Amino acid sequence: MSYPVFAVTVDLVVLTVREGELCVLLVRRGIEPYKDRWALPGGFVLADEDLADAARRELAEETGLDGPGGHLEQLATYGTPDRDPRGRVVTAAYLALLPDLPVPNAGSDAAAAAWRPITQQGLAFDHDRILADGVERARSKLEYSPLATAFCPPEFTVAALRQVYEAVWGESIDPRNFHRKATSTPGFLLPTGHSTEGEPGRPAKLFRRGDATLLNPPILRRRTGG
Amino acid sequence: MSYPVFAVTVDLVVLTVREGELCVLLVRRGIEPYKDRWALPGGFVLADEDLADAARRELAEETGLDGPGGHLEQLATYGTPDRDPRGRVVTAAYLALLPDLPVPNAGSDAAAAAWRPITQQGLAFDHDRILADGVERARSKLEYSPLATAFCPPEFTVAALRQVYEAVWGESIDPRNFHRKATSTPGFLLPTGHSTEGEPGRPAKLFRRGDATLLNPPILRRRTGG
DNA sequence: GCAATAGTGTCTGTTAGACACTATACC
DNA sequence: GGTATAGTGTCTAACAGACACTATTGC
Repeated sequence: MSYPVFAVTVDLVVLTVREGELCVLLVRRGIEPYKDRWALPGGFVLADEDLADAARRELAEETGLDGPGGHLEQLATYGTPDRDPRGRVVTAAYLALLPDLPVPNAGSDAAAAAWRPITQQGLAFDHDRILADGVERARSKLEYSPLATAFCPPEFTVAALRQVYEAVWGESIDPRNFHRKATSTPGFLLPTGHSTEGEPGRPAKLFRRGDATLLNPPILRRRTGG
Repeated sequence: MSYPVFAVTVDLVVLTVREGELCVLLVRRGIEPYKDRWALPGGFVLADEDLADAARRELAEETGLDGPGGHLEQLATYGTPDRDPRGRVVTAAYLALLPDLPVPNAGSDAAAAAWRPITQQGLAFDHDRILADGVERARSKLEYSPLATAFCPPEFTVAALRQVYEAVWGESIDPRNFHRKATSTPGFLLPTGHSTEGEPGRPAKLFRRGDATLLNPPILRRRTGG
């Protein structure tokens, strides 16, 4: 039996929160097509490689590590016939959430890599659309999963966690109500017994992520109608 | 530049509610591999075809129509290297929700097609996993979207809609509370002015789906913890 | 009338959000 | 002391769920 042949790539929407702003990891392309344009990091899937493994490999190549506190999940797959001028390329997009990292390294076929605000437009290929889908996925998943902790270092304060929610959702949250909600949701946060030092104001207790995979009750954002 | 070549398929998780039970459309494979085994309907993506178009085409081939009241969305993509003995095949799975249809037609490479309870096991390839993912997606989407109406004919009663929720979630729902909730959620249901006739009991008003894309407030299922 | 289903009203416990208040650090 | 941030208590409005009650059909 005969059938058409495709190339398969993975592209990564790597998000982090830097200085209260949701940012995405972009690379400036060093080769055609779309040379010198910003793009999502990614690359071809190898001949005997699982899709998730390819995503993890690309993530490690671009950032140095999958790191503790990180999260990686499949986002969606894009396969419009003309999406890549080199031929028929289907890409499986993955969403990664990471704590704020020092500086990303340039990959092999990327001239430079940088954190950019998620409002960045004009990316290569159909990456504007993929980025928008990734941001929307992240926003909705914060409600029902403990994934906000993936943006935080291993130990973090309730205030730091709240600032993640505020950055991702782009809205302010009452600190007192958030504190009560976050600490009373079973399995969300584990006390470490440690506290911050040297910061202004009363020291804050430090927490680790709990073992819950689904928040119950959820942390709801203000509904925008529908 | 050289890179590995892949075949790309689409597979469909087509769900409907029949006699109060959530069912999936399966085909009995007429060719190798997995000859005579039940499988999800699907097939190869054509050389110049979009993934979503391929899914719509396969759905039309298997059921006769995408039909009014139906819904089709991308589910996930599966690409483990050894998932297909014919070679490196990546499949984009789509989830379709349809009203109860008469009888599905056998496709070209399928010896027979039938509705089976979603508890069916032992499917070809990795289709057990894909089916489970599709059912889980459908269950969670009923809460926040008006997709339950995709299982109903163009005009339906509140009781019929409730039976969809009960079948998909596998739990019973208080009819009186559900009625108040469904009819008071903005944009969910549009009154038609018609009523049922010839049924036992008081006639029920008929509704169409509204134009809401997100239910606010949502229709929540009983939380199972996490 | 009786049986059956549609649809409404009411009560109760829980929760989200507003916000006053207390606690504990640095200066 | 003053300022800043952490964390708790309390009130209120909205909502989910339980369930009594009324409405409208076929028999």
